[in-house]
Amino acid sequence: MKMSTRFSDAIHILAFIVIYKEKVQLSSDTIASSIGTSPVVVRRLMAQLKKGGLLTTVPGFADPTLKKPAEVVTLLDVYLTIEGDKPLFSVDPKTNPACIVGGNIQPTLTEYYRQAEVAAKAKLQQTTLQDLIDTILVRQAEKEAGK
Amino acid sequence: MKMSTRFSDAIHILAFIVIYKEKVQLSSDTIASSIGTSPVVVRRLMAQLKKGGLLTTVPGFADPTLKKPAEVVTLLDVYLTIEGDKPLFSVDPKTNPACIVGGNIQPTLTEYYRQAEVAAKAKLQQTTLQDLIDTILVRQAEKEAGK
DNA sequence: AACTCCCGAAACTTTTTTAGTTACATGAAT
DNA sequence: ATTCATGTAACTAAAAAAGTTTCGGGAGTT
Repeated sequence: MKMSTRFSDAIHILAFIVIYKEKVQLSSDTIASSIGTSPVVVRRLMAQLKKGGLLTTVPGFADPTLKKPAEVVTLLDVYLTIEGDKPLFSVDPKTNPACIVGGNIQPTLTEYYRQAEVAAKAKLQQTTLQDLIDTILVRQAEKEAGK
Repeated sequence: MKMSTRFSDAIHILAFIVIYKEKVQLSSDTIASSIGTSPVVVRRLMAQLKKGGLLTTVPGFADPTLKKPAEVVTLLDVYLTIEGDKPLFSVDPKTNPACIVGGNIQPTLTEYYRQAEVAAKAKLQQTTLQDLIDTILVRQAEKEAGK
């Protein structure tokens, strides 16, 4: 299947909420227009972000807010909330256990893959939502200055 | 779609060739039995590994060999050969350019994602095929000792 | 109380990617 | 010439993600 864009869409939602706070109505319809997707997809992600402790929402009232300051929320927080323990690399789970390679490669590769994933996640943890928002606003200012 | 196991299967193939060199006939049928897949899948991966400079094969003769010593081939080498520039994280490519967030998030996230990918790849580069083979053989020895 | 707008969830469909299968061309060894 | 093998193409099946339709129920407004 296609590679999931849920992680990037969830970041988009959070950044949108911070940037447009009190500027536009933060309904799933509005956010969906920015992402270019269906409002139901946005509501699914919002429900996950809420369940993961990153967002506060109220049914019937379009006023989602971050539960923690953007300076505290990291990209890793979002990743873990949306993707959970889904690995970045997939070990073939059906190898032949009667073979020396087939019987030992799964736990072996799983460990090496885990180390690579830890490295990637450590890097995601160094970036906050505020960092991303700052960069977006700088890029936008550059666009407006370049006109 | 399901997460690809090509990367792990390709590593399996290379490890199998080193471990079983001159011990069994290294045909795609044999290797496929260890992986638990179809010989055609193995031949596709072998063709890619050959094209990527990691394997030497000859049509009509089952005698694949590593082009470089296992101590020199890294997991990153295999990843790049099999997955090429396929990213670990996917940025939604269809965001609304007329919006501040939708119009700037793609290049912004792409850069942060790239940094995380570099970290993961650096870790993959620290592991050689020989490291993996050593670990597999140690695990197998432990299994045999534990019987 | 009724209405409108909204979140959240369920069920179904569509799309995309990966793996599996079948088949064939061609090379190497016998 | 035959057998065994790699490599490739074309097609099918399976799995996952996104999109769509629908509905329940909450919050605010009238």
